[in-house]
Amino acid sequence: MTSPDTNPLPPQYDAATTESEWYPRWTEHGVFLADATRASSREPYVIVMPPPNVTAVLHVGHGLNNTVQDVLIRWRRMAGDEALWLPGTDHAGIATQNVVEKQLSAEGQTRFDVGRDAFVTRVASFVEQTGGEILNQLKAIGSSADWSRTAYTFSPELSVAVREAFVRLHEDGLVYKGHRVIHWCPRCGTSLSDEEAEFADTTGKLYHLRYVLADDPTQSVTVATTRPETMLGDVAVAVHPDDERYRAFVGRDVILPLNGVRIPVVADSYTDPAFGSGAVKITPAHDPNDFEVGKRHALPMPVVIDAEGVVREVELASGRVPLELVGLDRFDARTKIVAMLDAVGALVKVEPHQHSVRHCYRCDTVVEPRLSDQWFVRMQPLAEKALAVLRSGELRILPDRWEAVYVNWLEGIRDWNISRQIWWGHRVPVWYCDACAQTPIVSRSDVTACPTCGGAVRQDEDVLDTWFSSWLWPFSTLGWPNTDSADLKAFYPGDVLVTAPEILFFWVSRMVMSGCWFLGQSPFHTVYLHGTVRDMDHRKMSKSLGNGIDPLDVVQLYGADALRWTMVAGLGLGVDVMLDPTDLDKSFAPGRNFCTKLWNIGRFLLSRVGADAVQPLSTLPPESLTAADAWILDRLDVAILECDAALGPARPGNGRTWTDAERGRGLRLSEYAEAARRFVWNELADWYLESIKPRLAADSGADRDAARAVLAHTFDGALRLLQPMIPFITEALWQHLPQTPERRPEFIAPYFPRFDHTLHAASLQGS
RNA sequence: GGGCGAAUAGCUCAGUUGGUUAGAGCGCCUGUCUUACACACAGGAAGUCGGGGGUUCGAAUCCCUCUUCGCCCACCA
Repeated sequence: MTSPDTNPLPPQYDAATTESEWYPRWTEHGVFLADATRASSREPYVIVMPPPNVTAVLHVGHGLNNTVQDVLIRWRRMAGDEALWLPGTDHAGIATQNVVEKQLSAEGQTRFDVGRDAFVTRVASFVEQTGGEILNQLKAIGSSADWSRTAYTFSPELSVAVREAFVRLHEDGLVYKGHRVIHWCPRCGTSLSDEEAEFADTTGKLYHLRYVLADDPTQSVTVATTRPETMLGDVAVAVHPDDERYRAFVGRDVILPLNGVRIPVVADSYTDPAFGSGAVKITPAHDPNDFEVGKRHALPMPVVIDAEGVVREVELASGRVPLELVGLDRFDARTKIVAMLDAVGALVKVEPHQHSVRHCYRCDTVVEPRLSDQWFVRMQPLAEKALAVLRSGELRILPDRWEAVYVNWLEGIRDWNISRQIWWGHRVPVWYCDACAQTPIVSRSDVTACPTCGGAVRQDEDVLDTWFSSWLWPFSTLGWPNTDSADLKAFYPGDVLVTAPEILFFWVSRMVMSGCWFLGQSPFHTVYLHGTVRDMDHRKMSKSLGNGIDPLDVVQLYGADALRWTMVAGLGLGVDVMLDPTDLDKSFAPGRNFCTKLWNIGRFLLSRVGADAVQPLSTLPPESLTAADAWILDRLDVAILECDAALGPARPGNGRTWTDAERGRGLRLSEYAEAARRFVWNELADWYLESIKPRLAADSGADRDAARAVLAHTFDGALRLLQPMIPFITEALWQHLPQTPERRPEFIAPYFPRFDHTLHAASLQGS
């Protein structure tokens, strides 16, 4: 118990001082800590923070995402739940490796010059120095995460979970090594999953090439391609089996221009007779569809473009690449090949062509389809479980239109390529024995000798997709695979996942799948997908466009609460937030103005109420309340109900699955803000405060005491209502509220009991 | 090629199951520095609810269609 702060409030709200004063006090007193032992007597409410990349710097998107989470967590903490907000960072395999590779490049080196072990050491020390800085920045906007639990996807603990997941999926028959055409980034030097190879609409060219028949040079077939350089690796021309035009060609050979290789014409229903000439060149090593055709017809699969995207005879390609093309970058080779084809009369025509080209999501390089060996997870069994929990109502997604997107993706799920040919990440836990050529050893612990022959073993060179660790986040952070972990028992499954739609497939769907597979329950009952922060031209804010807003600038100018309020007030469900990076004054006026107004309300109200103790409402003689008093107390009740309704229900009413009636409700943050604003500004300040000025002006008396009691009670309620959105200013004001006999906890949060509407109803009835 | 979303005041958006004069913030106009607040107060202007058709006693709200934006997915040779 503490005494109220009786110092007069300064005329201006000093955000910087308030924030630097209160945040450390909250953390010193463990206000943000969650305790598994308390979760038996209180409802747990759990949010796991989407772990930012270790190399990330706070941008306004993080600000929005984490403000939403903080509002929800503080709301539930205020309501008496055992609220856990679990923070951490992601080692971000490719992204982080790229950053360090750039540093090396500035020193004139590549990672290969440095060597694997030294490179990994260097990345690790880089991460140690700069990684996680973003978590400190999150504190500056008031994030009330349980920092004592800060996790990291590449920590020893989480690495255990990663291995466990890999080995268990292998035991379940879901992890396998596949030889097929995958997406390859020649710049990053690694394979990518389907999700990591992003489509970009492009105006390219469609090149029509003429291949002459080997047994009759007067006849030819024309094939169309957007990537003429791959013709060096062609092994067939495919036509549709029912296509009359080519019936006579099937089974005969054509001759590839430039390298003179003879390839057959095959019939395959993959070919669409209506596209182009109805004949398609088949390059099995450099196109996923052609790969399937090649398998069906048992065709060779020569590789003519190497891992760096350079044209040369890589594998089974002897005699296929003319000398003058060897060593050319794939795009230079394209230009030269087109010219060479034209020179020999093999180029029929070139047309502009609209299509989508896949790009690396980390460096935007055009992805090269490439034949290689990779580890895959067979996803369909996992997807079925993830679909089931959505259909049963164990899981919901808001806004609900995303549920269709989720379902569509899971129903058409494809196997997940989880191996990456980079160095920064969890090494694939598979060992090989060259001596006895045993089947690969998949192991939870490091293998040092072959269990069969005792000979030397070598570990798989690849590392795992960074998402293979983040998809375990909701339980790897709670102690899994130790199922006896008190945290796991108390806090799994969690409640809400807050993120942007961009990573619905990358992360959200996969977390649901892993949670269902490994623990039998969806890791959360609600996915809340918020909008994107955009500028006035509706462009996504980004560093490269230079249209970003640094949340820390906003904190410095107007305070964390003004930043938070502006974002929450503007956050309709699933709606993008528009802010003008060139006019911060205007963009953040709603938050700044509201904080100033609240401060002035508090200053005036507290000066009139004075420092003397006030009577609790319940002990006031009912007849001492005026109609205005009853009205504002009723309005407070309504405001609390409205705010609660805007945010809740916090969890399914039956504790397990959403009913149809509940399913779309809650998480309307802008409605929460608006209801609270209307009450505080329009009802409490504009109306009630004005109306009772004469009563407060009296020196003493029962009427003044009643007004003081109502005012203190109402403002107390208002501050508690607002605290989740604007924690600093509400705490600073709350500390000045005069004493009542029954309450004086250290902080406005979290020791208050649940909002109790019946209290107000009772006091009104008594009046 | 498939799917989804949006179109309401100058701007950004609310309008939950169709029901009295369509709301908020910012901006704008007119006053007011009234000892809590000019980041404020009092008052005000402002919308053929994208176009067309339909259902209905009644539609921003339901149905059809068109237009314009935006997003997602796809083995777009």
